[in-house]
Amino acid sequence: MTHENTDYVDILRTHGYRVTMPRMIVLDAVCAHEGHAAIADIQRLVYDMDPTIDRSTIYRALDVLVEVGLVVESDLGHPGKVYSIAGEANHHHLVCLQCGKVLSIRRDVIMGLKAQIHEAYGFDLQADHLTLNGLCRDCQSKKPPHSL
Amino acid sequence: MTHENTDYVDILRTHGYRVTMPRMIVLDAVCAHEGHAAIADIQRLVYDMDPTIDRSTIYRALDVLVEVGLVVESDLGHPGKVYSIAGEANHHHLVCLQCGKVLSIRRDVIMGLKAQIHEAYGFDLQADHLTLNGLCRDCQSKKPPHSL
DNA sequence: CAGCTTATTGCAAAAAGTCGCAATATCAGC
DNA sequence: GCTGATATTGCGACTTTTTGCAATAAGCTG
Ligand SMILES: [Mn+2]
Ligand SMILES: [Mn+2]
Ligand SMILES: [Zn+2]
Ligand SMILES: [Zn+2]
Repeated sequence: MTHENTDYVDILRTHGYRVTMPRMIVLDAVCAHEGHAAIADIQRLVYDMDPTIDRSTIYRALDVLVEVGLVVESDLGHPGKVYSIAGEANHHHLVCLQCGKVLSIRRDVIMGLKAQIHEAYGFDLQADHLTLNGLCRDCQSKKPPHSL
Repeated sequence: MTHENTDYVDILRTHGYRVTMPRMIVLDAVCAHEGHAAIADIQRLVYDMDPTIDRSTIYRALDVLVEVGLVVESDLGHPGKVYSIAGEANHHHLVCLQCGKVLSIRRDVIMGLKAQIHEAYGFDLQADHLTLNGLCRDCQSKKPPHSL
């Protein structure tokens, strides 16, 4: 359930990154928050563990953690992105462009697409805690007068 | 090929928004740029048409245009989002989390997913110029030493 | 088309995010 | 366990994006 399960040290090194205190603390913070951690949440948790870590370092650490695949970044429509430990989410999100509502959907809805994309393009879709946009049921019906 | 085809006046009013000069000019700018218009591009084009329009107004106009469905917003991994006229893109994008490469894929790959999601959740997926993340072919093979 | 209501704008200030650089810490090699 | 090469950090300056508010303009009513 936590990143302790994965060998994040090896993963970072394999990708050519060094294992540093700030990176570990940022990873701990994302882990401690348990899903949808906004930058402000992460900054607060990091600050509790080590108040000397700079804002810019947190941003850079998150970039690295996302790049090596330990952390997943999502844009849920609210200003700012949110972060989660990779592999822990068992769902994806649908975000309504009109009202901003966020729905959760079953993880396996994406599996077909993932297979299809891998076959056609050789691209390995990151199918962990995806975000897709569109119109929720309410907002669809709220818009009958015109049809575009 | 341009937004002239759609009745953007009605669309805005239907959604309860007023039709204003800044909004029209921002829409024109997105249209003029033809795909992947960054904020800087839009600002430049808007400034040419009317130098008195404020930066903040451009951001707010884009939010509205996205919300009513006239414009599509994408995060291609580079800093900052890009904008396009809705309905004009005939492709989606795959963005590699590791190297940042951006691939284009056939529009219809998503159709199955769109139908599936609509059936299961009543959600109307915005299947116009989507962005999905993952690992490109090169970056997959570049990472054999460890397996998570 | 003049008057009225209220959404929208421009401005200024704040907040969020990015970047270059000198100082520091990681870690491979001995 | 040291040493050296170099990736990473903290800091400050900068850029980008967001926000509150008073002035303005859209569009409904008659
Ligand atoms: Mn979630
Ligand atoms: Mn495109
Ligand atoms: Zn909605
Ligand atoms: Zn790649």
